[in-house]
Amino acid sequence: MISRYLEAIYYMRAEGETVTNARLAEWLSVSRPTVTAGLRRMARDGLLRSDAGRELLLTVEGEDKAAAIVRRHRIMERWLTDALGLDWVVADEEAARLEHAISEVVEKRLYEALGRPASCPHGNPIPGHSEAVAGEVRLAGLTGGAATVTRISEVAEREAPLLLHYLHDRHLVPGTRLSVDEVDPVGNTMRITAAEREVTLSRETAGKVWVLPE
Amino acid sequence: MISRYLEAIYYMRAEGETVTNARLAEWLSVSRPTVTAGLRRMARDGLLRSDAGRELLLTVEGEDKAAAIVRRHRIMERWLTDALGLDWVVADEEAARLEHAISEVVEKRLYEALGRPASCPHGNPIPGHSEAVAGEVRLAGLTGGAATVTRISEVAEREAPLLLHYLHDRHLVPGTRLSVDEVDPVGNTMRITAAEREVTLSRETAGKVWVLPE
DNA sequence: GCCATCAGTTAGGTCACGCTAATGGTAGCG
DNA sequence: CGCTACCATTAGCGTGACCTAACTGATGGC
Repeated sequence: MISRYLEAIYYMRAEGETVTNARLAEWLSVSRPTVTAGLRRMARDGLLRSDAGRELLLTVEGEDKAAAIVRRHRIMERWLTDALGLDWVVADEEAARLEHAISEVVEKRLYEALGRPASCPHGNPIPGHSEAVAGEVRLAGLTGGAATVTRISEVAEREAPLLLHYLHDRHLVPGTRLSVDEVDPVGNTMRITAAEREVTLSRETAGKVWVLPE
Repeated sequence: MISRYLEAIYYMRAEGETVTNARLAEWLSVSRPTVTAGLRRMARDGLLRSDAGRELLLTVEGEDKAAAIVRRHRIMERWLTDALGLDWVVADEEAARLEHAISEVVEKRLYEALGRPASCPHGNPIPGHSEAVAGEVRLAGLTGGAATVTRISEVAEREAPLLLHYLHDRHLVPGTRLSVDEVDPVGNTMRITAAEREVTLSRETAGKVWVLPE
């Protein structure tokens, strides 16, 4: 499905990554030739800007479609957690399927029924409705002090369950206050305290957690 | 998708029709060779009983899968109408897409959250949870007297929006009381009064409406 | 008994979406 | 300069899901 590509491109751009064929293939766990073919279909359908060399850029229509999918994903996640009581990890997986099945009407009604939520359960803003918290930075960038978790980055489908499970276990969820106790620049780890528990995070993982410093 | 075939077979059997390749092709608005190929895949996957001549019969696994899809369709419809306020026609269309995207967990949670509904908005029972009203008959079979609408038959996707729209306009929804005023065996129509309005129905349409006579 | 109708299958084609193996390009580095 | 590394694409293949055209077999009517 072409919408999988749109979604991935949206996420990668939101993470500040340069989107190329190879990166996209990695993100989607698919071979590069498969991506080449998919992109050709997208270009044919007017979703991809053909200018710009390697970098993949969406047309306005492409942007809109991508934002719609992400919006549906996040609204759906909210519903799955808030109304049905599913956990973080499962909600993400379920939403990945549901996002392609819901229409604009259902999306709108559901958004209203949920009371116009400001973010998905991972703290990510809902495109077209809300924006990222101003001043937030990656936890990996901090060297000390206190901060509050604002959101968790989107990662490739393949990696999401592990990351979300890991962070959930350690209470690293939006709203949690934490303090950075020690940074180890050699081992590329950091020691933090969150919800009265000491946790050691790799630099990589800490790069996925966004916080608002105090 | 093979689940479309399962769903159609389930509906056709529920209507008492003999399910054959040609009937299925008609129901799904697809060519007969396409159905042949689809059925071969279903047989390969152990969903179809290969005994019995023309008639298509599902294996136990096939029955279970078919019932699961129908169950999800009907629960989803309930949610779309009761929680999101969509109408009959739209809910049916949306549910047709959503039924393939929801898992067992979501289905169960949603069913509970909705308060274990007894039927879909068209009055059809939810497989595994409820059964058709005892004593109900097709409206087309009545020759006079009063009755209460219990449910509307499932029809091919292509026909559903028209039929549902038509019946909704005429207040022929589950719960409505009606009286059969006159039967015209030549023109194959019947005149009834429902919700204080006189309506003339073709025999064909009246065959899709199930009622409980008084 | 023959013919038309209907049913199911075969043959052959299209498109989306995946794969591997191999080819051609660019770009950095010693 | 040349090599390596990485990147994108081509070529060639498989599967699912659809199509039309044409063949075959059963069945019912006259």
